[in-house]
Amino acid sequence: MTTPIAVGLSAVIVAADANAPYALATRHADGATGLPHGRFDPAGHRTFELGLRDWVRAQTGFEPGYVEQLYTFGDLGRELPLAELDDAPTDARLISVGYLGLTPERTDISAFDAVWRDWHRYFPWEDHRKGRPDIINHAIAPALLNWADAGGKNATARTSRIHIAFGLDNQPWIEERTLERYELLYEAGLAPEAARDGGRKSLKAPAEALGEPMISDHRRILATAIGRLRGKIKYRPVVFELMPDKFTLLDLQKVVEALLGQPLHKQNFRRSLDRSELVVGLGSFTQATGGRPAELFRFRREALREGHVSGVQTPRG
Amino acid sequence: MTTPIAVGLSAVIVAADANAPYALATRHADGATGLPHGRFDPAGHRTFELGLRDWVRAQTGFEPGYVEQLYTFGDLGRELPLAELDDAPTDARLISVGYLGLTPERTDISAFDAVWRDWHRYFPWEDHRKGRPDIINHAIAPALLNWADAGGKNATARTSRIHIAFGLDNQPWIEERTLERYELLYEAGLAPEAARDGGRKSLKAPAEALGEPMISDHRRILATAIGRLRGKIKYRPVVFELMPDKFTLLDLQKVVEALLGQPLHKQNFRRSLDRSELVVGLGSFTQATGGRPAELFRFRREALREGHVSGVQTPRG
DNA sequence: CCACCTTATGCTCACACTGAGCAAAAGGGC
DNA sequence: GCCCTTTTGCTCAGTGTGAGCATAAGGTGG
Repeated sequence: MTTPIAVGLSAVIVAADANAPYALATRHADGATGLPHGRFDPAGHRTFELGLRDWVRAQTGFEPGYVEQLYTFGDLGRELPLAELDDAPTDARLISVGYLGLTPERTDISAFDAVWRDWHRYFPWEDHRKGRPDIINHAIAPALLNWADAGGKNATARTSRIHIAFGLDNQPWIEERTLERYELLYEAGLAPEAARDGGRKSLKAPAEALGEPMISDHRRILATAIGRLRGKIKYRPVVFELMPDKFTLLDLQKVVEALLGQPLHKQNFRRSLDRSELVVGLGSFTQATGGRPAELFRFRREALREGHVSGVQTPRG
Repeated sequence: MTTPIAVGLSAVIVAADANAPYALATRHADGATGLPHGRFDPAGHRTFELGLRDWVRAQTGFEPGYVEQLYTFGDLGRELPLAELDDAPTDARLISVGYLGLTPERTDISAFDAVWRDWHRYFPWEDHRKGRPDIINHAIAPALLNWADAGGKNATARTSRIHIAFGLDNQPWIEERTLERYELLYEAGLAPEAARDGGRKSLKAPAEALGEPMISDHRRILATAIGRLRGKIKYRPVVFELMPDKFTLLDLQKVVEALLGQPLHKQNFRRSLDRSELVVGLGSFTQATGGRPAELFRFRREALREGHVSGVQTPRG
């Protein structure tokens, strides 16, 4: 008999407000967190997406709107603990299909064993809104470069990968490279998951600099989701899936900044929005801002039908 | 006993020259063509990519260089005929993971039952190098709009999807939307595959306008590959994976044009390449061009290490 | 009521890049 | 030497970008 295959569906459900970007996480017995996920049912689910929606609904009680497939992970050895969580035969080969879902509000999930988590808790090095985090230069870079030096004839290649991924040595910080950065940490044995999955020794580095791990390969899927979202936001109007019906331009900017982990120039942000014709002013104002009242805007959903498909402008690229 | 799952790995192997973009296709008994593909072996393959490379090597005799995952298709009902080609149990649920591979030359595959095919044979409406193909306005658009009108309350939505996908009604033609266009044809029952997969009637439209079908869902995977490649070429230097060691700037431009299905402005193309620092002149010249001899260039592979990751410039966006 | 804080919004300006085209250079063929 | 072809250099107007200055319009504490 051949090895059976099991397909796991995992969802990164994202919400965001002016303070932070959030991912929906489920709690597990040992205190670890993971993503909402479940097994794809080959007999009952007509498509992956329908299966995923079923699982998310069951585990968190709401229907995700925007959903897109991220990536399918199939490598051996990074998914082991997940198999134990299910009732399926543990000899099955587990394949993991990751999805990204966006929702405009952090729905009430108190009835479920789930929690909305600022995703920087898992990736503390990704938040550059208040400047480059110190942990990169003080903890992460030294540990990684240490690993690179120990790479023998791979040392040069490793070093240049690290420079490019983390923006060392005059390289720019490119926010989409989230997965590249996480994978480097995993490969270098700095991510706790690497030690857990066996093989590599866990190197020394301050734990708080390396972020909280997740079960199975979920942190990898989360990293993929963040990178994809950061890229997509620039050329498709997907931010609006994360916004309430009415919002001020500063609200919108803060959400974009939270997602990108990068501050933006206010006036230029507005100007590019103006030109994009993606939003319209409603004529009403809110003074909840603490300063001059701000006009409320809404997303012109018709714009999607008109082929206006730009995203938000961000410096350089 | 639950329904078993089988994972099919399919590869779109792309090559290109000044005349056309090519995809590697395999021939089947009834004259139909498909993509190189095989079953993922959960016991023998450590990763999808390694499995895929095995299959491609076995079916075409060469080792693809650049490889990237495209998408995982899991919907019921579009993959049936493939199951019959294999010896696996036909009650299995088939999942299809598509990959894109790039190669600088059309290797000799005469020993295999395979052929390099201009991909426009499958998608004749995608080649706009000599202007917008007549078949769009004469055959495709009328048939699609006909289907839209029959859509009852979906008619408006269908019409606008068609306009946006095929650049009707003053909408721009966006070359990346390859999959969107193919899926519209499939949904409308115009693609022969739709009738084959059952359910939908095959509508009337001149067969030569609709392109040649492929087995299983392979034309869908090919469409995905083309769209992805067309997008990626613009922000990553992937064209060079399709070029020989030495080439003239016109060679490069012709290859880009073949991939995009769109003509480019020569001087501006050169200027942007200049600025990108992705290529260096070799100081030697070729007079195989029929005019003034052209300098030969090579790709500066070091540029990848330096973080120069731009692609080729194309008009607008 | 005023000085002062906060945020919103309008506007300017230098600079870079883009789209488009003109023109000269440098081969081959007759 | 003339004509054809393709390469290569250059110009120029228009547009978008990055950055900053200035003003508007609320609230608050004296």
